[in-house]
Amino acid sequence: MTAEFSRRTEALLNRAEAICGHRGANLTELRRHVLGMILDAASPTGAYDLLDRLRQTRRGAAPPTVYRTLEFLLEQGLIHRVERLSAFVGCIAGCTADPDGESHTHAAQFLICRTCGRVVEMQDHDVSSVLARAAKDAGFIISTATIEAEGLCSTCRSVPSARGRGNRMAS
Amino acid sequence: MTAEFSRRTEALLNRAEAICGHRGANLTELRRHVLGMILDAASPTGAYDLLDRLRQTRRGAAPPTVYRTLEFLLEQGLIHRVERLSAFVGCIAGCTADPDGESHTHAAQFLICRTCGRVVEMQDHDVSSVLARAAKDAGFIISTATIEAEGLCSTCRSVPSARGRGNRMAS
DNA sequence: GATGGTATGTAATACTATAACATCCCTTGT
DNA sequence: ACAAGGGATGTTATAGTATTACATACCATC
Repeated sequence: MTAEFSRRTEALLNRAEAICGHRGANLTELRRHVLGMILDAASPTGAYDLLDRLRQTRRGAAPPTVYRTLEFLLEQGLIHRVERLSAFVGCIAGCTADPDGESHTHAAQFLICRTCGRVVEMQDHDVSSVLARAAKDAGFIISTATIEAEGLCSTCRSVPSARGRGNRMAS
Repeated sequence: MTAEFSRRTEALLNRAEAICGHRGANLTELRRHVLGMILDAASPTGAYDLLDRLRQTRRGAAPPTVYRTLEFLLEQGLIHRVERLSAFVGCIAGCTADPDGESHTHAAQFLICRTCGRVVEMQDHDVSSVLARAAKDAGFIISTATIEAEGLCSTCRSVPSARGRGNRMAS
């Protein structure tokens, strides 16, 4: 039994499945299910949240079930890990990439709202290149970079009375 | 009995103690000891590493002992947490700051070498400001940012036969 | 129907971090 | 002296995140 996700999520899942197919990777039902839960969530989702929900339909689910699945999705560039939250978010760019392209991790930056807990993903080339440049000046060649900012999103700025759907970090 | 650290570390500790004094903060022997271990290490140090070493001279040490101490040192800007490693490094800028200045966290960027595990701290203003600008364009006001890059340091680049003192991430 | 590879199941454990409450010790006002 | 208050640390227990190691299932294909 396949879980039901929003129409948008289902569309992304189909896209991701096609991408994996072109790469020879196998987006199994389990992987599709986990990716769907992540894409469908308003905020980053923790591994054990995913596990709890997985168990509702999958009796034998255990931590390795989830972590192996997350590893696959990370490798395929379909999700990102948000270090500061130990949680995972979908990567729209990864889920809508050129099917002929390589699987790869995208250089992304995350903006985490302290009030509503939502996370916005940027893929700002200037940020990446300025960092790469500064690192190079220090004799360092970057492979991957984690860039995560915490602060206040535009919505929460205009609505000071914080409502907290998905809130993970109210003060 | 105060642990013995390198001359450089002792100098930084004295500086840090003076800074705390000016702020009305109390760099106790425990805090000084933990800060010394962190400053003395070649690579970021985990909380439980610190705990194990603390126990050699401090019978009742337990996780809260370490985490409370780390919290204090973070608040004083004397150390940083490296998210990708769940580990802690000293902040030279924080340990040599103007004693009259406020305690504050510095906007720092970390370069983590995959081969030797060492971490270099940058405080590159361009990186911070380009990120702040990009975030602002997305309607987001940044409070703090985590910027951590993984790659290859200049030393390990010139010595391909990786020696791994303090290595936490050999491939 | 044997072989090999990918994917998943299962049990146990390691690693990281916090909660909650008790105690100690010092300062300061009386 | 001593009570009151606050900061620092001790102590026990538990929560939260992640990995190891080994077993099994499934599928392709020769």
